[in-house]
Amino acid sequence: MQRIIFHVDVNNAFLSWSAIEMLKKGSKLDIRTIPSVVGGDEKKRKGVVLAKSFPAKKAGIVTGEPIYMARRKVDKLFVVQSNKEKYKEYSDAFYDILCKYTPVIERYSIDECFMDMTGTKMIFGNPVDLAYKIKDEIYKKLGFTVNVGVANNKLCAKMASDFEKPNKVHTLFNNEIKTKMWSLNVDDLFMVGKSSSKKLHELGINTIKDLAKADVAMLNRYFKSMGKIMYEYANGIDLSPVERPMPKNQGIGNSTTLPEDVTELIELKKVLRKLSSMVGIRLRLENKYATVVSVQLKNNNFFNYQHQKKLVNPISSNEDIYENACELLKNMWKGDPIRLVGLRVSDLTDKTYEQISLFEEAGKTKKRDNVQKIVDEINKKYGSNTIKSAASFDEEE
DNA sequence: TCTGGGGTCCTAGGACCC
DNA sequence: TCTGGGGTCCTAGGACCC
Repeated sequence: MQRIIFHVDVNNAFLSWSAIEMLKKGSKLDIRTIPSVVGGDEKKRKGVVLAKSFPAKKAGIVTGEPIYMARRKVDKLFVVQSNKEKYKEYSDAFYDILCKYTPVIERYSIDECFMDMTGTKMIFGNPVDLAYKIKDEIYKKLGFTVNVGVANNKLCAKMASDFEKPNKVHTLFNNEIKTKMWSLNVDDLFMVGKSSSKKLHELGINTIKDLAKADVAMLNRYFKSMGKIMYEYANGIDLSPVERPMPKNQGIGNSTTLPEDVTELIELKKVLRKLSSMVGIRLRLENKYATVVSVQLKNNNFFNYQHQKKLVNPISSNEDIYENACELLKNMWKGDPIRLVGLRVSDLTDKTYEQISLFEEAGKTKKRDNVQKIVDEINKKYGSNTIKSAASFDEEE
């Protein structure tokens, strides 16, 4: 039996959600109707476009570009600061509505879900009618528009929801692939990014149809495993299941662009201290332990580099994360002015096991885990930051 | 007031083992 | 004494997504 898959995508999510917040607070202006963007704080060097309104898009503004460049494209660009907590609330409300219609749902990102609606015709009737109903229900209850793609697999559903926006339902069933998808530019195909796009065009592959008709062996030579995937996608082939729950965290990381370039080791370590605590809290919230720690640096030339290390004993305390991060930093940092510092833990496991230890390290880790547990509990009870490590105090000035 | 932050997966090459 | 080959694990870097 053919599967029926929906892909539901919030139109200009961050911008729509900010617009609704403003309206709720009494604003007369709906920023969705004027050239506007959601962006980071320019003073903190985080000024990039995170989301844009349709009028802003029409003016040529693209996601990811610096706000100062976006301003050049529009006379009076309205800029709102992003509000992650609020966005999470809208995302949850959106997800809750979708959950009423199927248990087989995958939260693909903060503003997108896949739903497996196979076999629900008896309950909800025609899938396309249902897609309209869901779209309208979200608008009515939450005030923002979505696009819904209806297809026989996830890839086609996702491609379909990306067709014309906003507030639309599109189908891309298997028998519509040639007519609706093949004429598109290869760049529009999911998983064809900048680098593949360049190579494909050099090979004379310009449309999705060209790719679908290309020689697989040749694609494999040029693109390795990506070759096969792109070829299948171009032909509308995708057998991957809608997964619930969302595949669990493979890793947890935080990074931050610094207000100014940093050239002192002690300053970089302060940043790592903060990041260790942020990552550690998230890690312990999931009851996980990590066996890989990696540190990322971006220098003033926007050159990115990253080092990682595998640990014998899984860790979860802030102190253990910090210590390993510092070691990585020491080995990798060349003394160049640093713009961004990132810290991430991965290869997560459920519980700690200890290498029957010839080393005292394992014991130290265990002790730190126990101390951390107590600190977490106190902070939970009396507010975060009630207890901090002595070291983090020193570094705060 | 000049370019964010959160992820996943793949691959090449080195180390090491037999 | 003159150079194997299979396999695994680890790291760094790249590509892609939102």
